[in-house]
Amino acid sequence: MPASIRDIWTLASTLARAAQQRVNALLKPLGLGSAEGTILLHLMVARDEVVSQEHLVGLLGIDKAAISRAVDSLAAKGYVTRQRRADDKRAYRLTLTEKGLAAIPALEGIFDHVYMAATRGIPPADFDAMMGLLSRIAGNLSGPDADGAGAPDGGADLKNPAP
Amino acid sequence: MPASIRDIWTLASTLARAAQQRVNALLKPLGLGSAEGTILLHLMVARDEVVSQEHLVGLLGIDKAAISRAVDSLAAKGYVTRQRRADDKRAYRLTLTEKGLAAIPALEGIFDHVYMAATRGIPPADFDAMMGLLSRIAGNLSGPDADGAGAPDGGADLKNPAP
DNA sequence: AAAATTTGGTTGACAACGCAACCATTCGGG
DNA sequence: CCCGAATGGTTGCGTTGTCAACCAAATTTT
Repeated sequence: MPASIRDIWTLASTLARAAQQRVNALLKPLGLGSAEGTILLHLMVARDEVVSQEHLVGLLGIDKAAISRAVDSLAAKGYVTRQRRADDKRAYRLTLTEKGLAAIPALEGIFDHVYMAATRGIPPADFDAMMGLLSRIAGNLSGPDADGAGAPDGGADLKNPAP
Repeated sequence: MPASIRDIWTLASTLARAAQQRVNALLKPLGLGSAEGTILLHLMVARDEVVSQEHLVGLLGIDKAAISRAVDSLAAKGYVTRQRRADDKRAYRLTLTEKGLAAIPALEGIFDHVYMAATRGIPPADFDAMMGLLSRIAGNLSGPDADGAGAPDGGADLKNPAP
């Protein structure tokens, strides 16, 4: 019985949910949700750049509404600040607060821990190959609904389907 | 910059969401959600077996609460029936109705279509290898939180971590 | 320069899921 | 035989995410 869409799909969902739950459990003591943790981490990585919510939408691949609420919550908890930008008064500039910065090491620890647990017993090369395929499939699915056409050029282009 | 948990996680989430949206869009005309479609299909495959909701929990890897509600909706729409079982009056026996049976071919078409779209340009062998790794990772994540121990025996054992 | 469009964000309605608490039945010992 | 688990389901609540409608600032058209 060959693989079918339900298999990848169920698998991907299961994986995503399992990872999320794992991260969630570890993050709960900090009073953060998984989405919030991810955002903090991305803010950390992109430090010294001007990061807007729109930016995060592309990075995380989730709706701007969700981002808006997550950042809202994060701001309410004092992890980030939203400053209106001078050069574009619609947009915000998101910045980590002291508290946000202080939380980073713990966050990295948590995400790394889950990463280690996830990849236990898998050769890095295999893992990378898998990531390639995975992103390609994600690309195929995120892209246009085209049936007979398309030049599936090999993935990782999750946010920029076809200009 | 090597892969990190956020990468697989983001990727898996993106993939799962993309697939789900795709399936959802095609399923909407039938008045079904993606979870409901999946359940119908599983009921079809397991025809002539006695299927309980608990059964589906294992199969789909989602919470029994979610299953309960999905089956509820399915029953309300007339796709399945719930019969209390004689040998165990807590459990149900789920059965496809006429309407449910009639919907199956369309469902298969939809899932296959998305499957084709997803795997466009990917050699089956690569795909299978990827599935193996994926299920292994999912297994690692769903399994116990063990840190230094464990014999990660190579996946696909999503519902039966360690008796 | 006024009108139309695009872009960054917010809000509201809604769906899917997880967790926890809760029935009811069934099972396993004393 | 009865009491205490374990098991199958249901319900309430919280989180995350989508879609669509909306606002205000910015950009493009005419």
